[in-house]
Amino acid sequence: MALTVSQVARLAKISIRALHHYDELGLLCPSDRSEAGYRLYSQADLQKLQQVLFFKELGFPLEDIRRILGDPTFDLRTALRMQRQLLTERAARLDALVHAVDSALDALEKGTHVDKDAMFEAFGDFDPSKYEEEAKQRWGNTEAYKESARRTARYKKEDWKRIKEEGDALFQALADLLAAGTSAASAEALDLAEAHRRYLGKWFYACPPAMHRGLGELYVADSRFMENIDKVRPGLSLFLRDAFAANAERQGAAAAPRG
Amino acid sequence: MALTVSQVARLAKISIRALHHYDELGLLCPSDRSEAGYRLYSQADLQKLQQVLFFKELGFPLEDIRRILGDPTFDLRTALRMQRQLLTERAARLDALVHAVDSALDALEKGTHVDKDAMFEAFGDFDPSKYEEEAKQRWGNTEAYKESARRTARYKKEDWKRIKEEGDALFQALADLLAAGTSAASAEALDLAEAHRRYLGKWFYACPPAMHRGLGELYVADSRFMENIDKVRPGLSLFLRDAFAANAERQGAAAAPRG
DNA sequence: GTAGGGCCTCACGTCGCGTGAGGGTCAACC
DNA sequence: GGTTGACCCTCACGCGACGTGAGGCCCTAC
Repeated sequence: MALTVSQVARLAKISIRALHHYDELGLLCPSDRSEAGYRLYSQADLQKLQQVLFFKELGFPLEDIRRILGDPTFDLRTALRMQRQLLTERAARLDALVHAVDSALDALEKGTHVDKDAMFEAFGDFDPSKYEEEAKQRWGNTEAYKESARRTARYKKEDWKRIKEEGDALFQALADLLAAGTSAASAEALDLAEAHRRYLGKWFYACPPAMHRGLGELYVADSRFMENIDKVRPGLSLFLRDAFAANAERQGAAAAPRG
Repeated sequence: MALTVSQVARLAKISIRALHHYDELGLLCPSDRSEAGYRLYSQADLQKLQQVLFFKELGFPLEDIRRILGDPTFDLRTALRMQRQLLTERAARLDALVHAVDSALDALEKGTHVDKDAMFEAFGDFDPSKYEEEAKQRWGNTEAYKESARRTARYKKEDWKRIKEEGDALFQALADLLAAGTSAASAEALDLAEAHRRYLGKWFYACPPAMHRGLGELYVADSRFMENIDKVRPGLSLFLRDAFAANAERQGAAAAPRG
């Protein structure tokens, strides 16, 4: 049942060169070779390849994948959570970009003869440099991410449980405010929002106020977030969004970057 | 008012090396140099940098950006439309990945002690190789994209108008079917769906049936698409989704890849 | 005059492969 | 049994968008 490179490549729809590359890196070495030196992949190799491709789809670098699949003590859960966070953030960013493109197209539709300079002046609501300013903070700071990854990778089940409880407690406290009819702009709500922001920064990675505001928007924009949060108390996601935004305002954050 | 590299870098939140790089490529050469050879950026340079960063955010390669900003006859509209398409597709892919991560996390939550092998067996609905199979067709075929880019880059206003009219006519014909109460699974609807698929392939890039089905899903999932389409006739986006899906079925497409 | 920060130009490193070059292997057909 | 053509191997360089020094000039301030 051993498969050759081309067969595996066809199955997985990747290039032969990629398989060679994975072999070189020690990421996926075929478990056998023919007498002529041909790579022969077993079923187990195929399974491992699936795992490799899965993590690759998620954006992990190959070297990390090698460690993930090699180290049995790797904290998969934390890694996946962080990856999920990154993915949703990337999705939000893409969304903003699509809006920006729409604005550009609208501008083109309106002006019959639009030159590029004029077009870019119409981009009042999408100033790339302004966007970039916190985009780097928000998505690009891989150093902070790596730092956080190093930290959280050391957390074990016990730690994670504590972290989760801390987060749940914050959500519960905010839900209680909502239940009591307290405004999302009240001092208590803002303090809890700020506590939540610091909580994220403490256990995951730096979350500046503008990003926290964006997170709140995500809570209501993404139905999966919203449903999960509203399980704690109906309407909590909206309450969180408003509280996070108000707190960001209080912390003197710049306007959220949206195209 | 001339700014040095470090000042520009701070403003735009990019690296000094990046500015050097843009200079080397002829993408953004500072309009002046000090006597000592220091790069001095004018306000106009900053504006151009904004344009560069904008297109960079949209994922254009630097060489293309140089051409875009240099060639006054460049078809900006077509480029933006294609980029929009790419962005929404990337967004859909990210969405699928987030679902996949959620599945992984769910699996982890349920089994108290899940080892990696077992986890990946639980990924019945997200078979990376199966996903990859058409992912390559769907997103990865940059050669086809480039080919299409080469073609469409030559279209001028006249051509584009014709292309738009052709697309509008197809949508209108489908809207008429909807108005007449014809089923989305009817032969007429399927034929029009197929015509639309070929239309996309003809003017933009290869759109296999499974991708077309995905596009239909996008039409209802993305509110901007949906609203625009429903402007032609309320409910048209849903009708299109069903017609595209039925046509994909008829064309013998594999199930749409969703995590 | 010297310490420090900022600037310059090479020029090599990175990541995930693509893309040959140059050559051995294997099954099939003449 | 010789040849064809598909398949496989190992180098090894190329790409794109920079990162990261190295080695050295410039400029202000103490």
